[in-house]
Amino acid sequence: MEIASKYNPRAVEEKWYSFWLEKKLFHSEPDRRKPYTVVIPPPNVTGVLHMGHMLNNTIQDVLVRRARMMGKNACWVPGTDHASISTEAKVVKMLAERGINKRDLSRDEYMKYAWEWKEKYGGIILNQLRKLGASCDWDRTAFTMDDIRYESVIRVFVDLYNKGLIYRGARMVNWDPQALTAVSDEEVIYKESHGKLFYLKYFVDGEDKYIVVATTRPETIMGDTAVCVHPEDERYQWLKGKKVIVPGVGRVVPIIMDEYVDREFGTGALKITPAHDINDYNLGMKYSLDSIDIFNDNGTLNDNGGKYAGMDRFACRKAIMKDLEEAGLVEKIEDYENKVGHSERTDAVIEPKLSTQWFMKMSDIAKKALEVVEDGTIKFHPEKFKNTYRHWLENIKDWCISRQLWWGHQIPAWYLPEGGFVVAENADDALRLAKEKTGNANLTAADLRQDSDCLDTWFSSWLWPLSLFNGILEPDNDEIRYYYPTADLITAPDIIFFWVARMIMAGEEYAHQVPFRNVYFTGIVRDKLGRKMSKSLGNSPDPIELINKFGADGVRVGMLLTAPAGNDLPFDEALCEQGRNFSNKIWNAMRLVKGWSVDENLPQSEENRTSLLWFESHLNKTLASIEDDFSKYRLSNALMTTYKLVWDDFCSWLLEMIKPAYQKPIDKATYDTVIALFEKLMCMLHPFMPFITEEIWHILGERPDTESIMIATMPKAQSFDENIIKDFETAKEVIIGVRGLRNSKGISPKEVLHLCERGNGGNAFDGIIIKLCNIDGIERVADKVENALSFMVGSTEYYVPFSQNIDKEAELKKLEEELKYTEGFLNSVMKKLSNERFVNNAPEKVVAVERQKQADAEQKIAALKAQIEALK
RNA sequence: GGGAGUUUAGCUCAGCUGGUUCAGAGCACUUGCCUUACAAGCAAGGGGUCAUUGGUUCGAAUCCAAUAACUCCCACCA
Repeated sequence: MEIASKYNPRAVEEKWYSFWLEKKLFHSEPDRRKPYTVVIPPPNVTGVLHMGHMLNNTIQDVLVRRARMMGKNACWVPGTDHASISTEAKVVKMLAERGINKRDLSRDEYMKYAWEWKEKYGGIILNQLRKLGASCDWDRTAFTMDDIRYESVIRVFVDLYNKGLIYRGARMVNWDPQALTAVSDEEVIYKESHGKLFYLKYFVDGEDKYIVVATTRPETIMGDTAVCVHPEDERYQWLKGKKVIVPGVGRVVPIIMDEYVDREFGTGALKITPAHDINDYNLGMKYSLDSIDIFNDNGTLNDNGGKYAGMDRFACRKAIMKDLEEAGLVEKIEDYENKVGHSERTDAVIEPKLSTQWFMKMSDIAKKALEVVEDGTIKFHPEKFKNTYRHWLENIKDWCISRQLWWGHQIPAWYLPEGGFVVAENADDALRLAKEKTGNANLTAADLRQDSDCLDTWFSSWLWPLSLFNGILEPDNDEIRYYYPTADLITAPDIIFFWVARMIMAGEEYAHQVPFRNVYFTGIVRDKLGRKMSKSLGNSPDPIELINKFGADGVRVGMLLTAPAGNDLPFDEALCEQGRNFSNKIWNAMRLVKGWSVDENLPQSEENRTSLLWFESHLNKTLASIEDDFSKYRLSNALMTTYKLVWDDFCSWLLEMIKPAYQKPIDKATYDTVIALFEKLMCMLHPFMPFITEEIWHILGERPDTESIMIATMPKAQSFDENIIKDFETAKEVIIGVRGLRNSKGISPKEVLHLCERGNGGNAFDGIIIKLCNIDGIERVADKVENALSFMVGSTEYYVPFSQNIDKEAELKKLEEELKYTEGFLNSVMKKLSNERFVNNAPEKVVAVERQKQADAEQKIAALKAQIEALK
């Protein structure tokens, strides 16, 4: 049967993925084996796969598949996140397109649409992961808003409230005027932006003098209730106790003096708008200033905005400045660079806003979370993220957990008719508590009004490792006991605070144990120009197209080859191409081996036996190094090492060494061993390239469809013979030497040559040298050989007699250059050795090495001189 | 403003506790090959003052200090 010379991934991938599903090979149940648990960082339910997911999930799959082959009970739990804000934004937009306004819908009606949307788009991303080969236990697929997860969130909220860790209060929060909700500090992204600094004149009440105040936000003057200067600022002492008139507004406000003001900035005078700036708010509290809120929730001016009411904040800025300039109240306008907070999800400019929200106290719980990372119970890879983590936890502020959205877990607080509220897991409990609290036994459910807000998305994802195994509702169930704590968490560093830190807190609080042992931080996938891949830039390739083009295995290899932990990954399609080429290489190695005919009666040659012994030793040595790489989470290293083992050592060397002559059979012992080695390599490669390895493993072993490489045993490093590896290294150099001569002299590979080695060495690989160099034999000679091309390996001379004209000049030049270099080298060694301080201070071993270098160099120089003599 | 990190070949990166892993790998590049597994390939090559400057040391890519450039995180400077 003819096998195509090009590997075709598509059919193979589809075939094996459904095979794995059918055989339930991804599924895990607790048993006697050791567990290896990984929980997926749940992607947004309405999201589509991007390159970051590709990298992240490839890494997880590599670790999970490897653990499974190492005999562990691997369980990789998939799921999606309801992503409160971004999903709500998408649903609202979808409704708007259908001419429906969210405000016209009841909560129930709205949620119906939202769930429909979720059902329609929710599966996409998980299906895309299947194309990548992800070996998730799909039976366990969870959603942060499914029943168990929803109830877990509510249970935790009530519990934390009862413990006094959750409270409700009026604070200055980050308001997203587009999503119409508060967001946490972590959800505010500060971006450098060029704006203007406006210098405005505030006239002193009743006088003709004025003070100039610099501001970036002139539209907020409607809310000004004071102007503040530094108490020791000599320029403004005359203002003490006076009042000024807010330009264009006419309101008379006091001058206050506080050391908060930076005298160097602007004019040293600061306008105070307590309702719209956190610092101003603090000063407002300190000096009992009025707080005038001038904005509506959507960022337009409210009735306090006077003639600007209804105008958007940025339009208002322009309008006000125009009016002020016309009124002569603007001194100057400067360009100014500053950082402006944007909403992580909607990118809207964040408006500081005073509002009543739910908060979680963080200081105590943070301490425990810091401890377990500091003492190494949880390890970060790379370790540098410990610093970031520590810094955040040491300066942590309370977490604003309420969101003015519907898509999420509704806050389980019920307000009482006469004020106050109760917190309970359900409406019945709430009613009972309400009756107790008010002493009013006649209350009915209709008297209570549940808080309409929902919780921050991260308030559900922080429970993920616990809630996946139902560890919140049933803290001592079999699954949580078996699978928790999970082994490795693979995630991007940008959610270290949002997610990683908080999961650690939840673990401590609800399981009294860490949620995972290791955190592997991936890098950020960037384009060739170093830009972060993003939808708006349009610089992110479509992962599914990449898979179609290069095969899932090829793309996986491409992602991993250059992705050391914590380092950004400059993505280049060429890497996937390299991965695809590698697939093809493996495919063709299989074609070669399967093309051999086996002769049961043919005895195994000494050359074949030695070749296989060499490769087995080399394989074991390499395995040890790969195991070391994995223990340090150096996946790209492990992959590159395996890649070279397969391509260079197995294909380019071993297969060439044992390859029978054209149309000649191979002996059975060699054939069987090669197949076994090939299979071992496929096992080693399987975690990286699951599809092609399964395909080849089946072809090589002619296995029934009941078996799978997925559950084959991962080869383990065994002892190896260092000598045979060394001998082969020498043989390799001889082979490369001869090939080099052919290459530089233009001698065809088909022309049979003769090789002389000066000395009476003899190497176990002589037969291999003869085969791979196309020479008629190796002759040991005592003396230099005339009329020959020459090269050296170490200090041994080799000659290839060559009848045609030898370019003596060129040969001489080459030899003399080498002689010169070696003499220089010897010189430097001698210099070291003649340095008494070196000989006295350096360890004996190091000195011995130098002496050996000296001896070798001297021998080589002698040999080179002899060769030069021979030529002359 | 505070903190962390990076700087080694054209590109992306290894290089651990200073000395035979010491100047490496992959890709790219050059040359020659359509050799009966593979041109998505084979063979052979070229290529680096280890950012700069000092210091420690018998010895520094490696340790220390300063400088420069870049990256990231955190922080309420209008």
